[in-house]
Amino acid sequence: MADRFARRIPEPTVFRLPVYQRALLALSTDGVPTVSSAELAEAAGVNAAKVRKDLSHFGTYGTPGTGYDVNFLLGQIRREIGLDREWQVVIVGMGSLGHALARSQRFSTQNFRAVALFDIDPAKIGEETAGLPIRHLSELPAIVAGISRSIGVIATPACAAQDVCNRLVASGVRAMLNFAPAILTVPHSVQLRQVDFSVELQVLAFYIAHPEATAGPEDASRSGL
Amino acid sequence: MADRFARRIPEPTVFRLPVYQRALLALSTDGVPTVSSAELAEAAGVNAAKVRKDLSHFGTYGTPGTGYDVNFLLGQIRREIGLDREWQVVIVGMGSLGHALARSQRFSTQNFRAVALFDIDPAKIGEETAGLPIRHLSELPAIVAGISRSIGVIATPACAAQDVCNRLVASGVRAMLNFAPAILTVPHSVQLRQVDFSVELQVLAFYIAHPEATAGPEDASRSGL
DNA sequence: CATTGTGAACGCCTTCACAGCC
DNA sequence: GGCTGTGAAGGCGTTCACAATG
Repeated sequence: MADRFARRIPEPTVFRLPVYQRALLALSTDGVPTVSSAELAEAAGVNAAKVRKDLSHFGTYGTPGTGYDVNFLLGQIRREIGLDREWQVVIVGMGSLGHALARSQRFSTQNFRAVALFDIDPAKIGEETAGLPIRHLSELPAIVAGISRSIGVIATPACAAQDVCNRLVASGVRAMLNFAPAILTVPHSVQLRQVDFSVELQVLAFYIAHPEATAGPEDASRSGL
Repeated sequence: MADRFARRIPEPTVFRLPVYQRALLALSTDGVPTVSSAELAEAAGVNAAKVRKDLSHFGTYGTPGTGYDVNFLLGQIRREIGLDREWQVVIVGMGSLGHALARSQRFSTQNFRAVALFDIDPAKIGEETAGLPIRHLSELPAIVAGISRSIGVIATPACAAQDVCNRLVASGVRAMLNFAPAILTVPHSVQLRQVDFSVELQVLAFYIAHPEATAGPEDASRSGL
């Protein structure tokens, strides 16, 4: 169904969109004109039925017998994700992770741009990273006030995360990515995602410790054996 | 059922184990003797039924009318995850992200220890970070050979990720965490997890761009994958 | 009487399989 | 013939609700 409205997109589908987008970007760069669902599936590490079902949530983009026009589909997906507009990222907590994120080059190609960096350590204020000055956290409201599509990134220690989160919410930030190992509480109207290095390591440890539990249907991760 | 064997743990349950573990660690530190499933659920950002069902996969650890003994449950979960033994982490790709990961302090408390750092840039070889020298990637097999429970971390650019991945696999590493924005292929016997900053930002962007699609049942206020 | 452990119902995503179209 | 879009079937995790228990 290609109904522009009334759709509810399954969360797993939303997670795969960026992966399709990246795969299509590579195909487009290589000048490939069309892809079949099977080819795109392989590039994204999923199966073909999933690709077709996922895309069908947004529209009828393919041509039976041919596949999908790479550039057209790429444009559609980028528009769906919202990558046709620029997103402004503010990073709070300029430890080594904050610095690494600020320097990350993945912003530009995807229309994400780091626009402000914050910390509370007086020794860091004024320092410049990636062409941006590090400001004191107290300046956050004033800076964020002038931003339309902002995303907050929390790269502080766990103990400061909820406070920083609250300040971001109070300043009007509606989406946040939290790297601190803490469970945060936000209003329903705010999007929050968690990225946790330690949790990932523990999941890996679990599966090594329990080879028999090794999770089920592998779309990707194949090859030898 | 508390059957020690023959269990297949749902993947979502595995992902929540580290979160329970962290919450219990905090409770234990605070000297709290027991928790109910409802309390633990709140701390972990999930609901009580999920906590009980999750724990029931591993054993009968609770006491009706009382709840769970914090220290006992903590010990059981840490043992299940495999945190009762030390895991040795090797990091490949010492850009700013690699450095940040190497300096991360979350290792120690969770029995993960960075033991070797690699890169291919001659200018970086020999440099020291977090008390460890940066070695050339060619030394990887020799170093890893002497390690029992190793986890590989890939923090290279996307174009190098699959090559590094192959080298890690060839060296006997059975679990890897990939930060590069690339879909990797590994043998079934190898655990692979993906952490992707860009994908997370895009998911956030999607949900802001589609408030009506804002995903479903929030336990507390979500954390993510 | 508060709280656990769990079978059963439910809902949702995945996978199948095929009609329809190029 | 090749491939998409999709209803239907299947699989699996979540939630419910309650008997069992200290």
